[in-house]
Amino acid sequence: MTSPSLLWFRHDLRLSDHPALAAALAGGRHVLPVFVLDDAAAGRWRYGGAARWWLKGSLASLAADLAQRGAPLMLARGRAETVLPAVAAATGAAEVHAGRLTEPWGREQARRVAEALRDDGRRLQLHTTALLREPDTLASGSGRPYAVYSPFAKAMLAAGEPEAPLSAPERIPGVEVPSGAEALESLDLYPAPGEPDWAEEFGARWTPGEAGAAARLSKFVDKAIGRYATGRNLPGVEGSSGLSPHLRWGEVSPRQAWHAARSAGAVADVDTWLKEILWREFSHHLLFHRPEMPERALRADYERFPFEPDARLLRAWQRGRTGYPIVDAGMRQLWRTGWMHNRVRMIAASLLVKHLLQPWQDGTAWFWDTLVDADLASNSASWQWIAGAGTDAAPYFRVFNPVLQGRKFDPEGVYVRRFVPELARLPDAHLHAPWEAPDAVLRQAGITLGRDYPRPPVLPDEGRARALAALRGLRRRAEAA
DNA sequence: TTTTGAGTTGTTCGA
DNA sequence: GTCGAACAACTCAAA
Repeated sequence: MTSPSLLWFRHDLRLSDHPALAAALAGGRHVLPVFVLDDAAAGRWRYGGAARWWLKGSLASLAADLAQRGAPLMLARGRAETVLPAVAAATGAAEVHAGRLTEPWGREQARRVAEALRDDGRRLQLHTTALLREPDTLASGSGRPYAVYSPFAKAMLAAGEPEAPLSAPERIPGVEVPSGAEALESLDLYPAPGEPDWAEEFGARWTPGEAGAAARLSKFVDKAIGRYATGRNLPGVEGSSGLSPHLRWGEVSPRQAWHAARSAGAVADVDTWLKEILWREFSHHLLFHRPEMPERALRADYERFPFEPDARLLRAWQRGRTGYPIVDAGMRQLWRTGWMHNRVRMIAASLLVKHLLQPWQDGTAWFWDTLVDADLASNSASWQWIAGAGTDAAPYFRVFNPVLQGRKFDPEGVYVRRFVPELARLPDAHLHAPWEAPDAVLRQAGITLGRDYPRPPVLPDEGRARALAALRGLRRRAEAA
């Protein structure tokens, strides 16, 4: 019998459209699928709390799907460059197939695994499983990586439609799991011992795993994609695809999402959504070429932004107690459900950085720990964008006004009332700026500011002026230097 | 080669 | 009320 191969699952927890799985099975080989939880490799960017909740569900789903096709899923914990060569030796596998990551730690991890396998005369073969296209295969006319989204997206579109997705193999002949495997329950995922059950509402909202991803994708394509361009901006309406955590863990590939959207027909709004897929690609492109992106501003001058770190302000923002209803609703949605509407992410992030003058890295870290879709590339690129620190940053004068944004995108207060129930009885006209409501209106709504709901620490105009002055200051000093 | 125009997500101000 | 201009500097591609 020919030797079996290993399939090392990384950020591609699915069986359909999986080029590494297809390669592992080629020639009728038996396959041992393995997942390795390697927190030491990820270091600072080990999967956060909410992500670990998701990962546990996704691995359970993957194991069940594999079992149905004839293969086990081996779970292991430790350094991948130790675990994988040992498993390969125990099973006699000559080849290990896996998907590529753009995370700096993931690239280093793959390098070590390849080296360790090579020492034993075995081979790691990497495949494209998480992106439409590898970042090192695309360059601008100048030969440099794209630094601006629009030309990037244009180039991606000009390259033609992604190839059709692969279907899932009907049978995956497995091999026996060697010693060293962990049970899912012992993998240090969620809940960690001694932690309160902060994810109690997650299960009602999310279904981790490939089947859940497929169901959500087809529901979105059937129901909401036709009005996505406007619907996606209204947090009180189910206008988002809700696919972000599924894409993050690779339960659906971007290519599958792309083709499903194309099949919907309706033109304009489909393109709007496909551009979101391309934003994800662009973020990974940036992370690949600028590995410092999660920690440091891509614009050198931005490193001197005069932040005023304040633990109490940061805490108030994290807990949804800023005094700005649309922001507080978003932060509470995040805590309760592991997800925040995209429009509200922008408003909340802008407020933290520009009105509250807190370092964008603190916002990144909180999102990293609380989002089920926390993705190093998208999270850090988006925070840099909103902070004005990225290569393709929002213009410095683009400061979101949390009151205007609330009125514009949650005009009837559906979203705010859902997540900030203490404001539920405020009339629409005052819902997004309670501190401006007349005393009689507040009394009528049963609210005493400062007791039932906070006053904002800085008013919108004042915060805006302060942020613009700080951003202008960067430029003056850059010129003077 | 040089020049020109456009560029995810906003707000304010003045006509 | 509505509308257009202004608010940087820079990247990239097309003319």
